[in-house]
Amino acid sequence: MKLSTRSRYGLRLMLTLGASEKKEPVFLREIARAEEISEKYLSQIIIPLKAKGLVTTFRGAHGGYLLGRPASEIRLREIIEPLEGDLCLVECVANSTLCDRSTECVTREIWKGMDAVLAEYLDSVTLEDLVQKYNLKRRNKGAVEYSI
Amino acid sequence: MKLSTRSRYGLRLMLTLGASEKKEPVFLREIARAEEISEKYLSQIIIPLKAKGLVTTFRGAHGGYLLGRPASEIRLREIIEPLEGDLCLVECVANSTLCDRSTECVTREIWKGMDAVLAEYLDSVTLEDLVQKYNLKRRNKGAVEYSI
DNA sequence: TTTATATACTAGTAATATAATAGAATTACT
DNA sequence: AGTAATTCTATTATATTACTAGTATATAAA
Repeated sequence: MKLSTRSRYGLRLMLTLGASEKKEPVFLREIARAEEISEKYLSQIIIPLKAKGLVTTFRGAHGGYLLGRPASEIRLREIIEPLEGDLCLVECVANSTLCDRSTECVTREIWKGMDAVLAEYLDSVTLEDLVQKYNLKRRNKGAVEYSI
Repeated sequence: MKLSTRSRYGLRLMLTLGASEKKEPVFLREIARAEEISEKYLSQIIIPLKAKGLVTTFRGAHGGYLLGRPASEIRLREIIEPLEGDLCLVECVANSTLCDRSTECVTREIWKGMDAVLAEYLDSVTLEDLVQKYNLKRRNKGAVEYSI
């Protein structure tokens, strides 16, 4: 029950886009270098994010990526869900026809409960929340480096 | 990010033990038949549960398994955690030395948060809660079958 | 003390999913 | 045209999962 690298890299990718002050599109190469992730792999990961409208893309020379809408209007659930396929820990929760026992199964209610608390948590955090924490940490780190 | 069959089968195994009124040990074969799960596979799955003291075992003829302590004193987290290895969605949460960025990483705080809400939820449900729901459903099902 | 029957232990394996990599195609600015 | 970026389509290596098989060990009863 591990989160895939797609989700992990994908959130870092979105954080980088969100933290970028520029209004100019950001190259995937820059993100890849900053986050030490394969550019090719990131180019795969960004596809579902684009499909969901979370990023806007510009092709060709001087292309790149921008956030599709303000970070304050993007909830982490929207990022993780498409990257993970869905936010469903057990298949039968999303598709009850997979198992004869679904209607009477009480363990299924537990899997449902787990899905629910995860979804609720990821809905409660926006990308902007994350960007703010990120900027705060960077500022503090800088301060420490210059002190003494 | 799927829950393993080990966890799913393991919880059903524990539920079956909990729902058993008998004070006599239950054979794995019976559980396997009732739940339509390979007996051999169940015999693997039950090992960590035994190690945690959640089940008591009796070897030899007329052997079998019993709950190690009352169902009311077993929280689902205690069952799922050893079966899943741990309840950690991203490795770096449990072991911060895996990544240089751990201390400054803000996405890590999200993975921590996800782990936390899951653990909290599974801590809030006891095996007895599950057994009661199970018995209730069985009773209602019987009632429906006899009605009309 | 033998036999039957259960759990316990140790390996091995097939199938699936994950995490990439590779290269050609497309788009668009200069 | 040329360059630099994204996009699309395959392929592949690795790891994990979900088992299966076989042997060893324990114990109750005949």
